[in-house]
Amino acid sequence: MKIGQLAQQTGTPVDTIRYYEREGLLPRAARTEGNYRIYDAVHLERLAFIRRCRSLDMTQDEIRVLLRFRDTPSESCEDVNALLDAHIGHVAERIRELQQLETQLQVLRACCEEGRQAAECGILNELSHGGAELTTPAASESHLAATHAGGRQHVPPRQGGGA
Amino acid sequence: MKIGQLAQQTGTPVDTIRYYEREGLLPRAARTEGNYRIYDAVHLERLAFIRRCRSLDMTQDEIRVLLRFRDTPSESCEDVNALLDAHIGHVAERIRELQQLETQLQVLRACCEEGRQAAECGILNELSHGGAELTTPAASESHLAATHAGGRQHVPPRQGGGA
DNA sequence: GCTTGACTCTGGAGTTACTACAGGGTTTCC
DNA sequence: GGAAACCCTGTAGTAACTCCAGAGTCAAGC
Ligand SMILES: [Zn+2]
Ligand SMILES: [Zn+2]
Ligand SMILES: [Zn+2]
Ligand SMILES: [Zn+2]
Repeated sequence: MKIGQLAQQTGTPVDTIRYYEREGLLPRAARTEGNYRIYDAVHLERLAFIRRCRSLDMTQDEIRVLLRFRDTPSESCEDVNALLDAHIGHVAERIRELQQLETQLQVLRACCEEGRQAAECGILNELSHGGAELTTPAASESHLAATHAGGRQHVPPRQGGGA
Repeated sequence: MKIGQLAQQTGTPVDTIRYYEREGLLPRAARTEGNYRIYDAVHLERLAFIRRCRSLDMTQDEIRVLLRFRDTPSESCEDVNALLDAHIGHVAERIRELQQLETQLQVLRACCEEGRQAAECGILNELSHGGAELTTPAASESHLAATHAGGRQHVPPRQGGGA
């Protein structure tokens, strides 16, 4: 199959598939005479695997490790289990951080109710004279990201699994 | 004061201060004869404000809005309050997403206990044959970021607030 | 006067996991 | 044989920094 079909079947943008190939997550695809990439079931499985991992918010490096184990079925999977534990830790820690953040934000929000003049806005005032102690901005111990996502939306174009 | 002192007093890396200037969050600083930036209390206040906002995980754009209100004290602060509500929404939504994620990960984790051979690892198997339905990777409705932070650690070098 | 060292300057590249082009070539179908 | 739909490469942009090289400035010491 060609790249567009693979994209459809896995709900992955075409650009992303080519990107994974560049990054080495997918092997280089064979080409047709006209230089089109061709894929088979093996590629599809592998890409599906990658996408499931990404939907669990793993990094490429984490995925790379899992792929290595998938490729060497005779090794012990201890490290797989450990990796997953670590990743669960990443998520759990980020949740804790965000919950603290939410509390702080709610406290701050309670400083102003109605539309006052900005000069008297409890929120602006609180942000101005250090209520918080000027710490490093929300730095995770374990590589966990900030709150906002840059425009990384994609909205898959209706995924024809069984329709 | 020079940039290093400002950095110390606010717990901000020097590079970040210069970066904020480039981005227009801080006004261009005056210069000495030797072309060094000089700052006064006004700059310090403004930077502290920015850092408090960042420690609440606001985006530069969100901060820009707050700064505009800070600079025009006669306007109504309704939009400030609304912005904060929206931002609390961002955080709350990301928390919900991550909690779902954590649940999924724990289910997955339960598929394998001891170190089996990778071929029989319940986790790898589950990731291989679609347990999850191959959706778009953890895409937030409202611009909320992924779980891991790229090397954006900084470890402030001992902050001499009152010591 | 000169050196050492701490500090500062500019500009540019790297980070994550993509996304979005521009400017072409290929296939397919009528 | 011509247009639509698909595919190719390569480059640049995203958020909020971080790190570096190569150079200039300043205070102190000898
Ligand atoms: Zn992780
Ligand atoms: Zn207010
Ligand atoms: Zn927000
Ligand atoms: Zn296992």
